[in-house]
Amino acid sequence: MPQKKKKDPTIADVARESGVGSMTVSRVLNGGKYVSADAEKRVLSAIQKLGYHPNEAARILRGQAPRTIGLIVPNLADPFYSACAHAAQQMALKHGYATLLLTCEADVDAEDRALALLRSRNAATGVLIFPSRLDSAQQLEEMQAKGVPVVTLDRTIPGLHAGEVMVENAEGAQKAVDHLILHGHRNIVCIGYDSQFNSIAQRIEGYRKAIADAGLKPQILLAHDEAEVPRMVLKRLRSAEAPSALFSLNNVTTAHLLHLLQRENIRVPEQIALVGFDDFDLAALLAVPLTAVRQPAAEIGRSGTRLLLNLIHARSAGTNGNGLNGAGSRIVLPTELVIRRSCGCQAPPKITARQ
Amino acid sequence: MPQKKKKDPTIADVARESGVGSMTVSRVLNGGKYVSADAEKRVLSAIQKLGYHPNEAARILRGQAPRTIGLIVPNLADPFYSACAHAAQQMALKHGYATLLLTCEADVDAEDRALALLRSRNAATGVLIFPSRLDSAQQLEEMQAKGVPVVTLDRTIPGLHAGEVMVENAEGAQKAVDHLILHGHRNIVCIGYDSQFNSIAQRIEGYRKAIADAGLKPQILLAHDEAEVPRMVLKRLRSAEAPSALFSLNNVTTAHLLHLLQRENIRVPEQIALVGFDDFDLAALLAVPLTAVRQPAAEIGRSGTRLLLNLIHARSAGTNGNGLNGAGSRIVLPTELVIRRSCGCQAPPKITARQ
DNA sequence: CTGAAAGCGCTTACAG
DNA sequence: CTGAAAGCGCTTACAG
Repeated sequence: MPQKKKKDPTIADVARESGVGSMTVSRVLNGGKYVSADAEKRVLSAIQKLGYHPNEAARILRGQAPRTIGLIVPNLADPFYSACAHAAQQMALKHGYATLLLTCEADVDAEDRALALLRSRNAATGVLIFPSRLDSAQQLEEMQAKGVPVVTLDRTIPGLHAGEVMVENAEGAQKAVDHLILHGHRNIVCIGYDSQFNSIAQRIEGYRKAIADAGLKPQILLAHDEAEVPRMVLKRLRSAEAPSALFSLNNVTTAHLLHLLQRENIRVPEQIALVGFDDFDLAALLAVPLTAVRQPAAEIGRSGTRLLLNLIHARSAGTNGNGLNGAGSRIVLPTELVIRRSCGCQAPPKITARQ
Repeated sequence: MPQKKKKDPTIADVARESGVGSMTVSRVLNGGKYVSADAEKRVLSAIQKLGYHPNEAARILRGQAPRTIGLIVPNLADPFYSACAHAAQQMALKHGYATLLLTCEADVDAEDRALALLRSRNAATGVLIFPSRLDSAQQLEEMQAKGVPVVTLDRTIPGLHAGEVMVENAEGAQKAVDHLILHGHRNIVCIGYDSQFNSIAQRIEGYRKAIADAGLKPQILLAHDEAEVPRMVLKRLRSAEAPSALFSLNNVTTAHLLHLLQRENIRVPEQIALVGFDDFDLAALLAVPLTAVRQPAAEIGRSGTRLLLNLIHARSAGTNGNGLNGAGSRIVLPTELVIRRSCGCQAPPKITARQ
């Protein structure tokens, strides 16, 4: 074995091997139109024989769009994000697109750096992002101006004219809170942590609406960050206005609440009822099966990729409907209240297991 | 606004702007050695002014290694994989490497296609993979032969001389089963689904050792796929040799068991004890807090990336220790038995919550 | 310390 | 239906 890596075969090698010009090889590679059946056959077998693969870098340099999308997600260890990311990636792959993954919850500037990396490399033909910072608007706009479509997932950036995949946040939250009200609760606090995401804002809106419709008083507890949630809630639980029910704004908050309530030996739903926004796999197996608003995580990822691919194709086809590079489509997915026991409902009848 | 995307500035533009040759610009870009302070300053400000970014495609075409690693994971929706992937990606990013993500649990050929894509694009300087098919050995070997280091995560491929990050599977499993034996169980079945992964084989080995040391009879239930697990276990539970304890080989199996036991109204640990390999976030909040073997998922990802980066640097530095391109380092991470209640232990004393 | 030349592997016009 | 030429943006020797 020679010690240095062998060079990959190039178009020229294939051309030589099959006795045609490199143009003919290129044509075979890109659709095979205007090539004689005979030439095509020889080229194909030469490609086979040599194990030729087109060199992406050269193609990109020549101006071809890299079949790669950028995917920016805050935290892949969060099951909601990972479910979205998985589905998005699979859908992209199905269409021949690779996915460049960047996570950015590490610190405030991480998202900025992630976008800068994507831009500097010209590595992505389109971007799928769960935006975490309003300041990203500028970079995203610049990318769009350069012809790289952007689709925001789960939330939007005000003023940014991009593709969007949202969920019926307000409706979902309202259903959840309505349900707690049906159970007779008058003192329901809504809990989350500071976030400028409009998805959270929409959930709060849904909570407000349900509360107002019932003539109750809204009580919203917003911590600065997730770590502060337990302390804040505990304080409220021990106060004079201790609530009889909790509505949690996302799965991270829900997990904190669950830990807190267990640690404090507070029984759910007897002492306090709980409904969370965002369902998860093990919810049914918890000490108290969790009633939760289910959002179609995988579908968010799939729809996002589909939308992005459409924008990419629209762009390359020159279909610039409006002034701003064809972005702006919006998809809103439904949510569903999954009733288990933490809300106070009885255990649903078990599926009869013994046949 | 003109309607077409403006072209990015090139090195030539920067050179013109700063009144030097493009070589000088290139030198400034790559370390700045052998450049007069004055020239450097002018180049830098021109770069600033023009918003210049080097074109990755051109660099790669010229033979530079793309600062990108490939990450192949079966299923990002599985919390174990997503925790590894997240950590791996963060570590890569910290070193200036982007991550090309490919998931491949969709079907048997998915891994093959993922590797083919990586190879055809020359997109990755190194590959991090949870190998799912023994047949991947060939493609991986070819990649290594071409100078792209490979690190396998969580399991290895026999005969493939690659970097490896493993976990103390046998030891962890043994600790788990020993613990069940300490609880007095004599009839412990080990459950999983068909898989050629040696990580699973090692866990089974640990189970066997513990069972043998106690003079018991090993009972191993291996389903063909995860969907078959519940049926298979249920059958055994209803048989004459119904076990008094279960040892689950991974988190997917554990989830199936948990669902099954709940559906069947079988109380844990009273009627049957359970210990699982692979811990997860909500394990403590389950109806029966799960006793589980914890593996350091994030650390697997981090170590894998670190190892891969080392191999990449060793390669580019030409440090070919042995014949086979410097691969072959192996890292083994410890596991830990986290005792909660499903094994039969009493609830650990609560942390006193009221100060 | 600096620059002109050549070439990485492909594709886009251009001519047959 | 086919090929020779030029060039995408960079870097690697080579000469100053």
